[in-house]
Amino acid sequence: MAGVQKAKSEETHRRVLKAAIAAVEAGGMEAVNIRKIAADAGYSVGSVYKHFEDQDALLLAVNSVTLGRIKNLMASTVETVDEPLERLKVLALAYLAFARDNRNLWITLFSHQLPEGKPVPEWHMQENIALLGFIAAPLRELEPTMLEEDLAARTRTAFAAVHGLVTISLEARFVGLSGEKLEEEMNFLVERLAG
Amino acid sequence: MAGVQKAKSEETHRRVLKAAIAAVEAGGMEAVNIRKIAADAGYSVGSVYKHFEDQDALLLAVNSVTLGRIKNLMASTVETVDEPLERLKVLALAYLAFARDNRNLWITLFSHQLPEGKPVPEWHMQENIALLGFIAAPLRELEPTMLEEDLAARTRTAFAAVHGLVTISLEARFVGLSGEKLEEEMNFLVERLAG
DNA sequence: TCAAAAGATGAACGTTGTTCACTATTTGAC
DNA sequence: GTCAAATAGTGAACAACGTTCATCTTTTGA
Repeated sequence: MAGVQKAKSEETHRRVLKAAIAAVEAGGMEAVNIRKIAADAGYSVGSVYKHFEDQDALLLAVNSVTLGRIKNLMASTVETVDEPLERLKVLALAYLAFARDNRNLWITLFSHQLPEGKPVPEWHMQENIALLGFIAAPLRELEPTMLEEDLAARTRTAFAAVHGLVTISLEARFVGLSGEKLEEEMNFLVERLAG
Repeated sequence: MAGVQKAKSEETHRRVLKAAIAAVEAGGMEAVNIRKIAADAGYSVGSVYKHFEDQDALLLAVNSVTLGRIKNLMASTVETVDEPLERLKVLALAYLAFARDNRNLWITLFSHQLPEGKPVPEWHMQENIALLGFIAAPLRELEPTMLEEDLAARTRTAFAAVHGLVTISLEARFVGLSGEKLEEEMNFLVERLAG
């Protein structure tokens, strides 16, 4: 496959994915309607299926882009701070800010469930796990003697705790903490866990 | 409405809800198929709609039962321990145990999203918020002088952090901590937050 | 006794995700 | 340049779903 076909294929893929991301941003996971996506991208339904196996695969691609954005945000955040504990704090606040500014993308990332029997693809698990590196590094600086195994567990715990605070604050079922108070609690959480 | 009609109405409601709970337990949120639920309960589709406004209302009812079970579990857990910090630990472990033992119910409870424009009903928010009382009490014992407002925030933070650890450990996208190590991390988390 | 009210039914409708037979375009060997 | 194979793109058709509603059956209470 060369030249024109490759370009066409890539553009279709790109435009379909772009339409799907826009749909999620506008109306959440439920807004990913294949007919609408196809129309928005300027193709027929059949073409969507030439590039994505099914709706789940399309949502997985959306989530992969979302994870990439989070990764970029974290990467540019860590550069700004030297001190490890402070770095963990700004990382947590950046994660929170992303969730608030990209509510639907964030919710879709974590609440889209693959049907039973379809395991999460290895490459997507790696994308998730990659985020943990940002947290593991400052934790290691703070605890140079900790066993690698314990550090891995502690890293997941720290991420999970921050993730939980973000989750609950976005949930409509709880009256969440808002604004400044939430950021105070985030700092408290990080300080207690890593300080 | 009296006698036979009331009994019939209540039994239908009960059997439909029971079938829905069984469906969620067996196959998660996606398994709540109205035709299947109706057949399992021994009624027609129309009867389901006489007792639940729509699928979301039915899932809300399932989640309400799930929350009740969690509340009962927590209520019987707090009775077993006097010391406040220890009580927080067993509460966290009980919450974790419930999620592990009732994976599909737990995931449905937290990942079922109402469509835009349909707010979570007040009574369901209260059911959620009621759980926080179990956490607020021991926290208050540990910090008798804390302002009520700060205690409320701290309570949400503690719940959120534990909730996050449970969430991540159940997620297929992360390689979660398993078994004993997870419980160690849970104890660490509670101790750091409340100790 | 009987008309009104409430319970129960299931065919029918609109909207989905998905498939596939089909046409149009591109490719590379000759 | 020719042309058959490969690839891109189409949209009607299907099955499964949530939901509605005209209809029938049972219960109620005056």
